[in-house]
Amino acid sequence: MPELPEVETVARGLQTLIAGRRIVSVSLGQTDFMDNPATIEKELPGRNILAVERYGKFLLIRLGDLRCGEGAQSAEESALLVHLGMTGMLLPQPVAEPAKKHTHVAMLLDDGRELRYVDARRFGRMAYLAGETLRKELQRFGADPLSASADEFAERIQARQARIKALLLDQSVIRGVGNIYADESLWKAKIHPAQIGARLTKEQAGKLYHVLQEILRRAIALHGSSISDFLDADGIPGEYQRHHRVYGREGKRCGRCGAVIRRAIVAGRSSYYCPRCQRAPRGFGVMRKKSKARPAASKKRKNSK
DNA sequence: CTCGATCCCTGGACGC
DNA sequence: TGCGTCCAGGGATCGA
Repeated sequence: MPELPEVETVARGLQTLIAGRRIVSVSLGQTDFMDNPATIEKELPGRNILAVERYGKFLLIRLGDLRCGEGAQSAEESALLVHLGMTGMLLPQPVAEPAKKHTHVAMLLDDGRELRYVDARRFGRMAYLAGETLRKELQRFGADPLSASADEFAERIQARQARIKALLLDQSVIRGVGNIYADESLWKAKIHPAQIGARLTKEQAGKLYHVLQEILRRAIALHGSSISDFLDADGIPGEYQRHHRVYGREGKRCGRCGAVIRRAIVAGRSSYYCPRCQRAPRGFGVMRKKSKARPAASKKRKNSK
């Protein structure tokens, strides 16, 4: 699942592979994950790709003005915003190469390659935005964990009564962190995912800020984590999954204290943590209950059919 | 403000 | 081998 390190990896790859190219034409397949498919079809042809950047978990493909003859740049910024969701991939390939299944967008470039968006689940998002609309959209998101200051990070966390796990995943608080890196950083900082943001001490917030940056930087250096089938722009898998200390390791032992790693739902997401290193906040154990309490477990009728 | 539930979607894991 | 079922998970949205 592409989170900040994976998206950064893709952005860097695309920056070297497609920046400077011109989009000749666009053809769309399924469009239900796009804000404005008609606008994308209309606006992209003829545009130059100025740069590919990462913004939180989004790829920001900055586009040049259509009529770029003289210095008559129309001054209005425009970009194609792409969220890879769970399974999205953006790959520049020779047109001659057969398109994979679930290819929903194909942008023909001026060098004969095609920039293809492939996404089986279509949990991603694509939108063409310009000017004020683009500015407003980017404003909705919180601070980038790699460029925010320690104080800004701590303030954003400590101002909230929500659980720290929910805050890390909330893109309007911190942009770019997903389930993997939230769990890994909380483990390293020895903070339980259910802890309330406002209850973190100054030291804990500072520690979390520090380890989060450290983990994200290390993951970027290793081209991210290849969990499902994430591949970078060159089609190469990342290596960071080998360094996961808790994510996906339920039942295995904590590499720090030897306790058995657990999984619990926190903030609606699977959360992996060490019950010994990461002390649960008061009340958390009670609400989760060891087991009994509800024997038959009249389990909500989750199936509907 | 915060929470859980629900929906979106498909592939992969698992049970029989 | 081939079904059926469950689950994963980011984000939007809605009601509690």
